[in-house]
Amino acid sequence: MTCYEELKARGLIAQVTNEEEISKMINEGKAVFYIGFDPTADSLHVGHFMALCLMKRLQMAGNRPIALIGGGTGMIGDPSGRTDMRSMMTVETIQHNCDCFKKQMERFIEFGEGKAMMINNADWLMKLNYIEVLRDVGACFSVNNMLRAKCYEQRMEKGLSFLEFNYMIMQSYAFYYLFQQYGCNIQFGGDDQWSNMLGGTELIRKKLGKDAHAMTITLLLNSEGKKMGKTAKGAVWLDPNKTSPYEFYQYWRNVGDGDVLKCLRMLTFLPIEQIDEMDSWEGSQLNKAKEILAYELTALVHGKEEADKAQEAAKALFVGGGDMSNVPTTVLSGEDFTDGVIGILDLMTKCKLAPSKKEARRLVEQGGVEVNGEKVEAATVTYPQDAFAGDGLMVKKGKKVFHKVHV
RNA sequence: GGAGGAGUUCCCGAGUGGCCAAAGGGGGCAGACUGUAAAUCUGUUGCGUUUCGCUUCGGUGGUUCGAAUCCACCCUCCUCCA
Repeated sequence: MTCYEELKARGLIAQVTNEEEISKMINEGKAVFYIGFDPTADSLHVGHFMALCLMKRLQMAGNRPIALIGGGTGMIGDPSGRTDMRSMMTVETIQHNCDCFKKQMERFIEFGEGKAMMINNADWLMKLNYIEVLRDVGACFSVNNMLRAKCYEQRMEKGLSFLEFNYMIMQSYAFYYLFQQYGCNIQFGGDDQWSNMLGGTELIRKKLGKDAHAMTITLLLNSEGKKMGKTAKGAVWLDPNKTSPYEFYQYWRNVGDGDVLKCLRMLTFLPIEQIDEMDSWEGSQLNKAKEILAYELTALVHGKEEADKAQEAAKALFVGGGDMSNVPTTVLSGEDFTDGVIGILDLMTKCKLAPSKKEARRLVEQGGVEVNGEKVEAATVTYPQDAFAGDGLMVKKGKKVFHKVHV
């Protein structure tokens, strides 16, 4: 199976400008491609991870990746598919985020001489002269066409600032620049980037009379059509300090039945034949597939060791027995006790199992809290300090949230 | 610049002097059922030392015994005109 066929079989490809040429270039290892990452947060998330995987796959097939960090475009903020304007970030924040991105990317992709390149578009975008850009590049864009782009659709109702309107031009310019400087001939990106990416290929055609290509990656949506990698609390981050390996593992362990196979195909490096075999699995057998998914992804993102730990912890908690040492834990100090005891409500807020005592009380009253396997019957229950000695106590909120506490 | 309209709790959205910690929906959380899934049903969803108290309806002042609701000024957003 060729590289392009595999991408297709995994369902990674959403749109392409010219399938024939792109597949030829990729399969022959002749592509110099870039993917842009705007530093909107201090960690990459699952969406970025897909892009990194794609880079890796293509790199393995002999193509040259460029990871473009959007230090310059991040100053503007991409309005594509958004209903509100992004809050403007300070220069310091952007720089900090860029640094964080860089560190995380280095774990996935090999950079260096003859390997992948990492470039920050701030290097040239920040130096641009307004009038020059307007005359040089601005003349190539039709406002009429831009306004028709569907990435602005939602914003045409609520309002689109001139600042954000320029995002497409900056991104297009970046492609134009990379094409000239590095011979970059393909741009990859999320499916929401399609309009911006076409802007780049158009610009290259108009300015240089040459062809460049664009290909978008399918957005990872669940069976309800919502973006995956998001929880009520926010994104699932790749940074272990923002989303612990255990939480990360649990997120994938809990995906819906209808989404497991898709996730395996799109996110893991398991051979596609092996995944196809799992396609026939049904019902509770899918739990096995979810375990594989969770393990594989955790191993890719956090390393094998962390994946083992997360799996071990999950088994210990849900199946029973096993090693409890990797379960999320809070350590209490003497100050947390009054008169040598701590109440269940305080205990739960300390462990962040509940944001307020009120909420903790509700949970107890609704029968949603267990300590060491026994249901907590009243909100007034207290625990003496010495109960937390040694292995400590295991607090369970609801069915799936476990937390170990000791002194 | 001119004329109108809007800002309510996590989100959408009702409420136009006391009956308002504020309808309804979404989302979240918990319970039941299950497979650590989905669907469904039930409860819950500002905070606290909980028959009570405190803080909250864009901001700041004011009127009133009493304000999300009335008045003044300010801020933000939208629509139409220029």
